[in-house]
Amino acid sequence: MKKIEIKKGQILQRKGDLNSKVYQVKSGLLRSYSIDEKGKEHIFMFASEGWIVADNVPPDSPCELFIDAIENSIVVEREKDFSKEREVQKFIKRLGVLQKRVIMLMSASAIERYEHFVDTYPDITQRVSQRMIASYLGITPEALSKVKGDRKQRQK
Amino acid sequence: MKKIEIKKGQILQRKGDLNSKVYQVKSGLLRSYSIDEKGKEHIFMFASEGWIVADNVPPDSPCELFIDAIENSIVVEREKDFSKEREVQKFIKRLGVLQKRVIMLMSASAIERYEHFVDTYPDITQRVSQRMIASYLGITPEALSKVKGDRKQRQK
DNA sequence: TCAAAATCTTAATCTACATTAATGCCTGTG
DNA sequence: CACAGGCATTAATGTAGATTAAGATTTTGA
Repeated sequence: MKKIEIKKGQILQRKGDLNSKVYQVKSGLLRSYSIDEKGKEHIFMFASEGWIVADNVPPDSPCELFIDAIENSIVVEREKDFSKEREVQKFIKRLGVLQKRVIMLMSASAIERYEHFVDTYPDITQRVSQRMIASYLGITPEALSKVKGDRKQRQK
Repeated sequence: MKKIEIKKGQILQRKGDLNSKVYQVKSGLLRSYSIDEKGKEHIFMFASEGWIVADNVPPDSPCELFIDAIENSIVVEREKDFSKEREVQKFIKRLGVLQKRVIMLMSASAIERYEHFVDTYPDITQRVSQRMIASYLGITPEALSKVKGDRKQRQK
């Protein structure tokens, strides 16, 4: 259980690595993401203070995701370990978040997904680029720009 | 830990219920799904022999999903319990499946998602209607029909 | 501090998938 | 048996969001 300092832009994990660790964020902001065959990045999740970032695969399987720092950050590294009640609680919470994400992706439009994101993670909305929000929502930055315009119209 | 028989079409859990149980499938086939504001069903997952179906929310929160039987089935009902190693293993596996699903939904086309489904769950592909496969993939039955046609063309 | 690179926005065009509708096929039920 | 309701397929038309392109603004780094 050691403390690690990660500079903005530094990569903590690559797809294909063997990595049995989870990272608890003490300060800063990280992201996990995949890169598809066309070279496009898709942000899987953000992790700010208090959250855990990790690949959700068994400890002995190769990783599916990349993890890097969006801001200079400090994380605590631990082994994946489900024997402790506290750890398990966090994983249940993560499962709930993922379930909601799948339902969102299947049933909601880009506008609805954006509004849900802003409502649920107002802090993160302020700290990341439009480009990254779009990547998390599964749309292009151009489409997100349009969504925001339409949204302002609606509010009047 | 009791054994329950569920007839085809019978509902085991409704959205909004309080349900601290998980169901291990002994025989048959079940599904969990959500219904959006427009009344459209979205299949979240299928569960055949050996799998577990449950809502991935904390034991004391209201459910997000419906669960019902696609075939006459027998399940074993248990409390959500993460103190046992075996249970925890299943949950890690589920987390991995969900992670892959999110990445799929964000980065793959309807054709790619269909091929992945057929490759990964060939047994289930045989046992459910096209309508349900489409619902799982997040597309309409009409679009699925087209995808399959295009696919046959490509193979020639 | 200044040039190069990355980000954001707007607009035109394109495309994958949705919607609507029509037809034939099963399947269950009075 | 008959026929009513659900399922699958095909085809036409519609639309959300992708792609491409161009310009304005910010960030980066030598």
